[in-house]
Amino acid sequence: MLLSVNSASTLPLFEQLVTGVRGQIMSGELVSGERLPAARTLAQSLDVNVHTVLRAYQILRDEGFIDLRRGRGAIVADRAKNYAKVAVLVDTLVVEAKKLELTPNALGALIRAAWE
Amino acid sequence: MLLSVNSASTLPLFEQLVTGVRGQIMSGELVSGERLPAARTLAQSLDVNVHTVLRAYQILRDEGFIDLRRGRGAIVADRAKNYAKVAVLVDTLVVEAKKLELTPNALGALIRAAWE
DNA sequence: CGATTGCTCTAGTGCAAATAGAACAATAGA
DNA sequence: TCTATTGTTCTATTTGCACTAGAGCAATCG
Repeated sequence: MLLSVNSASTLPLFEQLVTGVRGQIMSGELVSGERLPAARTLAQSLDVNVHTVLRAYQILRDEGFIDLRRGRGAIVADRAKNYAKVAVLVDTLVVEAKKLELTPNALGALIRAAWE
Repeated sequence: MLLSVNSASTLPLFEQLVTGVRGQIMSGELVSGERLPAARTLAQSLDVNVHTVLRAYQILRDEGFIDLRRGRGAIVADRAKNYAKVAVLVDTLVVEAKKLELTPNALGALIRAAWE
């Protein structure tokens, strides 16, 4: 479990944690059943507040990536998803968006608009 | 020029304006050379502050969608882009993301990660 | 010149994000 | 059962951003 946060970044700390863990799950570095560090432990080793870690964990639970229960901890859920297809689509979309000189924000707005 | 803002929305007002204008330009409703209402005028008709409109206009300029200069106003730029391809990609990506039960946020994070 | 339009500066208000400490409650394991 | 572990809840403070507001400045156009 290699994780890091950058307090100088404009991205919120909890968001960095979510992105990091989610990425590792989607890429297969973290597998179903594996247990994440306890919130207090991770908080201490990353030098952030416990609430920040817990917030990240709770978001990951809401997104279905982990099982989170008190006394037990955070365990990577079994989603059995294949993310390869969406990863390819993301890559090609980013390429096209760059050709059109769109910003990441603009692309995000397009996706939100297409979500409904 | 049909624009509206919803002050009850969680999205910032300036963001709503940016998304609205950008969408109309990308869809062809607003064409190159066309002039947007003066900031003071639009602010009054939407009942928002002038600064809010100006902020939106400045973002649209940064993204290359409009020409914005004092004394002249805001004029739709000539990007001569064809957004059809990216629109299709966005749609198919959203479909796949939904199949995987990803959230819009998670998808946004993936795109940001793929941007570099 | 005079009107229009965006730009800059300063300032204040309200709200949500982020951080933080402390006590509580479920779970696991000895 | 007892105890340590772990997430949960509550309260509080700080920080940053969105939004509003007013005033004056600077470029442009007719």
